[in-house]
Amino acid sequence: MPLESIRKRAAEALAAALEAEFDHRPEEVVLEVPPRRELGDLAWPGALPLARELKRAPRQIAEGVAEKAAWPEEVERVEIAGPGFLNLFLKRDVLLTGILREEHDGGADASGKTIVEHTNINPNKAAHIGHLRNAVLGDILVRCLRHLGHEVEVQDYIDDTGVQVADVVVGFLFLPESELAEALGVEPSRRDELIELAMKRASGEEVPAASTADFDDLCWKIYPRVTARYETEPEFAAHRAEVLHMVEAGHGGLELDTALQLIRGAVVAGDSFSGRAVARLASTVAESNVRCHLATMARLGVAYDLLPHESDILLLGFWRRAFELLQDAGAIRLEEDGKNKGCWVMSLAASPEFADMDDPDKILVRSNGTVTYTGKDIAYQLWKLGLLPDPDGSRHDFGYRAFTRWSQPAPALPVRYGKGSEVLVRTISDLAETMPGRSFGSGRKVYNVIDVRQSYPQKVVKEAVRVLGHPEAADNSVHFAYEMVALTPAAVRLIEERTGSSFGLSEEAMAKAYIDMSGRRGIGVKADEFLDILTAAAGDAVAERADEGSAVDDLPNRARAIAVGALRYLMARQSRNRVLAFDFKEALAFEGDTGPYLQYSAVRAQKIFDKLKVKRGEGRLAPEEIDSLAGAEIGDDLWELVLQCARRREVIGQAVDNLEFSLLAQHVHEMAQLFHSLYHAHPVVPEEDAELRRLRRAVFTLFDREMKVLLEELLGIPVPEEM
RNA sequence: CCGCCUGUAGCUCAGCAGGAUAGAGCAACGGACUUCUAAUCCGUAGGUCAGAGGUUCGAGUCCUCUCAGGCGGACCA
Repeated sequence: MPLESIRKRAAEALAAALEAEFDHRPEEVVLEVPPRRELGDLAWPGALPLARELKRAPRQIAEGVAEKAAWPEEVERVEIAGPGFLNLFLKRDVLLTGILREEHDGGADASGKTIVEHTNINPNKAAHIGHLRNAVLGDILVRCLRHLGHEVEVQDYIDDTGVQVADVVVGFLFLPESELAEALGVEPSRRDELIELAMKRASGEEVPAASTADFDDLCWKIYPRVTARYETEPEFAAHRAEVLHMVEAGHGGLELDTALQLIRGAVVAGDSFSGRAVARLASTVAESNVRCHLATMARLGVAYDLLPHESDILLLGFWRRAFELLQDAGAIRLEEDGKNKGCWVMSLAASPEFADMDDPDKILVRSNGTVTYTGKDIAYQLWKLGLLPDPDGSRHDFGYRAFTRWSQPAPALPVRYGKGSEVLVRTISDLAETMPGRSFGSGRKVYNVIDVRQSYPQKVVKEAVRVLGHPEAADNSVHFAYEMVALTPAAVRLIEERTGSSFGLSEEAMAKAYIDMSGRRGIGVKADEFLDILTAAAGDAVAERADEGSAVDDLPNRARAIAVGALRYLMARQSRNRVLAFDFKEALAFEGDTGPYLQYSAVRAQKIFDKLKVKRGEGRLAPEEIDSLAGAEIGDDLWELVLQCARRREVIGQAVDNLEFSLLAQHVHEMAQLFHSLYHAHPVVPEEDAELRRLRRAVFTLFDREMKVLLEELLGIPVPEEM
């Protein structure tokens, strides 16, 4: 970016002048962009803090530096303002032509692979809007990192061995048949028929087209019924342990059809269920839910490279190896007595972060010998960082197999699994299987996108990496924490109305500002359902604004694009450590500080060039026209937009450093505002003065190009042809 | 009890290496569609940045305390 380069050279000039004039070597010279353009384009406030040290008036320091410095040629003039700000004014035409000339500014970064883990939805029911926050934040991070030139690998961890999956299976096998029938929306029938009917809805090999009648939606209905029954009927809860046990024993390669036959036989004979058949059912439930989740995320253009499965981590002994390493390092110990008797614990007492805790020990292996989630997570994190070697020094690794291929054209944004290869890979427990040309794990930096409530276990994982002798890797393990998505009382009422059910919340609970979502109790907004509502509302808005009577071209695509834009911007705009109180009214707003506002500005820019082509035979500014802009007078308002366009890299860098995409959102919003304002004040097509027209074309060409990058590439917000 | 987060306009939120006059959107009010599509623009009004101290040339931003709310401190994840 020319602006980056000017900044760097100006800072160097400034530092040199400081040394020459005042014999002072500053640690770092920071040039910021002043709040108002009459104060210049870049500013150095550094004279103020230096005043005391150099025993001179700040203005005097600034003046000395201003005169002495060998400013870059792009600097037109410098001014001293206020108490001692040194303000630089740039040659506007030079910066404009500089940016226009620039093609791609990838700037490859060879610092090693970055792994981003996000989404991580339990494969036991449909995704809800809370999961969307995770996926959208993770996806934007991935896009920003890739834009900055990093090699990025995206992992979506599948917890396929958890009790939640078993709970759904308990529902299929033991809920009253009338409840199953109701969930399926059929007349009551025998259990085996109901199960077969349910499994018919399980998705096959491909990513299905997302709808709200998928297998994950069926599970969404069943799961809360099961957990509710656990509480009211203690004997029902016994089924949970029974099924979990069967799932853990594995299905040994049993086919689903065979499993269903076995289940049918058991139902007819009144026998107990075959363990392998039940395990097969569970694995199908998990896998089918994963495909449904992929379909949901694909609607938003979210893609992944690898699906690590918890079952493979267990089967391949990742934990066993991590356990050995922890033992060798003396990081864990077996408790001989006390309340943790029989458990393997990791002491956190040595770490200042945990020093004030009542009990600074974290249990990694329970007294019954099973590993806690945190334990498994330590093993997984070590693998992600390339720090899980086998005794012979080779890397402890997974087997890999293609999981699914992306082929649907429907989503608003392109979906590219596997960094463009369109093949999404999953881990498997057979080490003999590999994916030629692809290797996974061993990241130099790892981001774990997980909600803020997981801060404690995340710190424990990080600490484990540290005590194993990898302090640098621990520092490179970043918990990207974000606050929860909750529902406003109005949203809860609307869901109750739509589903014709009541969550049984007290008046007191409903009087709060927001209500927590609860998967267990089934309080929440399904992602697909919300996307459907949003898309329908966007479609209505498109139709409403269209000329009366005329048919709207390509309405479904436009509606999809606007819905995705609205949602993704909503998620990006709010800072991550604030609870997002989800309100339908606000989420469905398409005017003001919203995604569609940004999309509209990009569409408007496109439209200028469409019209220009028809009316004057001109288009976007061509490369050979750039030179003719030299010496052009660029007014303050146009200049403001040019300068904003030039700041992209600075803003992305800041957003990534702080993991705060509200900065990026605000940047884009400001640009769109500037553009909309210029749109009225600086018409292009009707302008008769050729030179003026060319300048406006130049600025809008820049904006048009910039918005495509900011919206489509970085925020994942599609720019439709028309609104 | 300890730790982390939050408190900014009536409402929802920006303001992230301390900087120049605290910004948007919604809601309210007044204007602009024969236009490059008004999902827009222009304008008016709205603020002791929870409170009190402190550091600093300068504090919404850093430090301390207080108040209010949220989340953690599980052999749950």
